[in-house]
Amino acid sequence: MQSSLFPDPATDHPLLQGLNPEQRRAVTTTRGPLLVLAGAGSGKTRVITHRIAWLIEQERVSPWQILAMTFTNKAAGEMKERVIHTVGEQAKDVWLGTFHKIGVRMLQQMATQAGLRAGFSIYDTDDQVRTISRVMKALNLSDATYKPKQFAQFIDKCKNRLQLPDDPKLLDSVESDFDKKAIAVYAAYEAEMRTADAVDFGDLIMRPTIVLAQNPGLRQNWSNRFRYVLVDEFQDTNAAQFELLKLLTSEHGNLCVVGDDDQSIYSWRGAEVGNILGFPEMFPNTTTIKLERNYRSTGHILAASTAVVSHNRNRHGKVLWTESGEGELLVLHVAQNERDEADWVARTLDQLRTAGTSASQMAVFYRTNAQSRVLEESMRRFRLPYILIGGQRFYERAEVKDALSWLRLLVNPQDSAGWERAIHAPRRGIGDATVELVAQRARARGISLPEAADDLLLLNQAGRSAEKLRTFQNLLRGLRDGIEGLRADTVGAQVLQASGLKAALQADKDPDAQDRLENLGALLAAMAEHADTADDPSLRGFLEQVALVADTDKLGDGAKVSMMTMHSAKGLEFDVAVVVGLEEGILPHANSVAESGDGRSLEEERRLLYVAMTRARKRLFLAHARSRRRFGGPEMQADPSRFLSQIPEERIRVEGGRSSSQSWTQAGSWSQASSWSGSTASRNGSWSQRPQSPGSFPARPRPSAQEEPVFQRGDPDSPYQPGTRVRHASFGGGTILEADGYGSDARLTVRFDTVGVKKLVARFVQVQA
DNA sequence: ATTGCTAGGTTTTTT
DNA sequence: ACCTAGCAAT
Repeated sequence: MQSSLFPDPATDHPLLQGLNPEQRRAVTTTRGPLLVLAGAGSGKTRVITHRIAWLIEQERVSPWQILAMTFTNKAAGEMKERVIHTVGEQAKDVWLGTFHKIGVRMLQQMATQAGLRAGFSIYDTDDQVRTISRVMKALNLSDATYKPKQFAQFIDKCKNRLQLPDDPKLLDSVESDFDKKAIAVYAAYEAEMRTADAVDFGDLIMRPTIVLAQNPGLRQNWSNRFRYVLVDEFQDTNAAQFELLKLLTSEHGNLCVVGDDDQSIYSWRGAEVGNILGFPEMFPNTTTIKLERNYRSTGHILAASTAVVSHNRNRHGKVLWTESGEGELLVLHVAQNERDEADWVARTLDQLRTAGTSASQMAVFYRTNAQSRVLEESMRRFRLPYILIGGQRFYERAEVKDALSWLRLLVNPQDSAGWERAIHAPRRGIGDATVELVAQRARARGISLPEAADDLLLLNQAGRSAEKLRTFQNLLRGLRDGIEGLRADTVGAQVLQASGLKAALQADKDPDAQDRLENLGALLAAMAEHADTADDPSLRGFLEQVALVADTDKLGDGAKVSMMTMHSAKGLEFDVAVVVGLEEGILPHANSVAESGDGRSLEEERRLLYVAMTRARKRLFLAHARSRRRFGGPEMQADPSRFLSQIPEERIRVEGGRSSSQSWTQAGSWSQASSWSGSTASRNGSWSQRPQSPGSFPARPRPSAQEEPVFQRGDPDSPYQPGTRVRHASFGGGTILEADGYGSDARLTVRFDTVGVKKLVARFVQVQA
């Protein structure tokens, strides 16, 4: 929209300076439903922050009437900072946070209606699983037929869809023994959660949504309070979140959602791409704006990633373009094995650093956290500073969780999961027998574990360990009484002292004990920082933050290479990005290839690669290894990812791939003899060609050839070695015991995890890379 | 009740 | 290779 032709006083507004016409429209279209399809690197965050600023400055909306939802704390923090920078301190009143954080705040304000007390606990996945185990025991389901985790997943799924255990639709959908039992577990679990005054992650969305849905007055109040609602990463919302948004905007319809269907990578967590694909149908008078100009990446990077994702059928379809130059070609490195790959990553990044790129502008992305270990070793060997994002989290360490369970018990005396943990931390001569006694009492009376413990003590039925139990309960009560008005970190220090956690670690001869002690020190430091800086400096506020914040927000401090999974990469950008492990079985992950043959999970894997690739501004490196060790087992051959062949050859340079290892040469493997060994694309035009069909690179690879690798090799090279993990369509996963014969006709003896030993022909199983 | 050992599972991704 | 739950030994 040329401003000269359509003079608009608002065009000159400083907030619109430097925005392109589409971005301006997205900022200034404040009324009604708005869908912004924002391609990777199209200035999405800029649009959102300017839009908030626009609402406040131009349209005179009070900051507290604006609600902005994000998925990660990182995104929320960045956004808040930028809005504050633009409109000043008043921006602090904008409700800006993750869905879960907003959910907590809503629940706190509607605690009564939600049947909760003010100090309710937020259970993490671990607490959830433990609670389910306890429930399973009560229902006599704790044989090994189903694992607590399976039920946990089931419950999450229900909550993502707003289905309570008595939901008629849920009851109708029972198809299997598992479903039936899962619903029973779900119902008992919910009852248990109520006694403990606890909610899980799913509840943080589901509960406020249900309260609003069932309470028209409240719904009106909340919807009138937030006149403008914005959502980032909308492609990752689930059904419950969308419903919450509808309720919150029911009075005015001012809902602005921003997202990119090509970056939808959380369907396994209940996200519905349909929310963004079907948004205009859901809100008939939706304005749709596409942001297709990419400001981030070079031409080669953009073209390569676009080519990959365009193989997906289920998408809106955008055409990203850029005015920046083509830049450097992508580089694909073919490594011998994972260690070789990791060394190459470190060497490459080291060279770039020497050439002047700051390590803080470099990132390495992988599919699974397990891949990080080798990379770490190489980074250390090359003395490259790095920071691991995600993975083993500080707040998930045993000693930290122990301390946190005490703290939780102080805020919420009914916290059963916390009690179950604290009673053994440190060991105090109370064993499983006593805990089981308490659990039975709790079950019988429908009360929490700590209540049941008091109950038993009162009745003198606490068994042999009664006195120890009494001491423990009194200790808790004493601590709780003494903390009124104290700083969170002061309370923390008292707890570490009084609980005996500190003393136990000091006395521990284990060489790791010192580290654990230091972790507890770090916990106190975090509490002190929280007490000094947070909006809600209370202990409760601290615990809430711990529950909702993964400590991945230390990005960019110090000159360190960031290493993370492709999932946590979303929303970030770096000058240099390296994507490793581009192999069948890893990306796409074996589980995504096997399950549900409709290709949806495969498309999600492709989007995952797309997200990773589009993080790069200037240089993009890809790598895969010819063989890889998994589970510490033997090195196993790995095929290059099918996605690699979808990158146009003229945008990428292949390097490495020449064997230095004797064993490889001797094995005479096909990859050795194939085009892979060249440093450039081979004559037939494809550097990812299977040797079985040389010279026939299909522009659109036939799906069958792509999905079903054919192995025609002899024994030494056969993928069907004893010990190899395989998957069968109906028998599930298993391990090869014996293999006889060649290729896909080989006769295998396989021990399946669930159905036992079977003999079958190789073509019916899939090798798990 | 606690410690220490072994077997078996684990590695998809996270708020 | 690593972690854990479950068992035996103390």
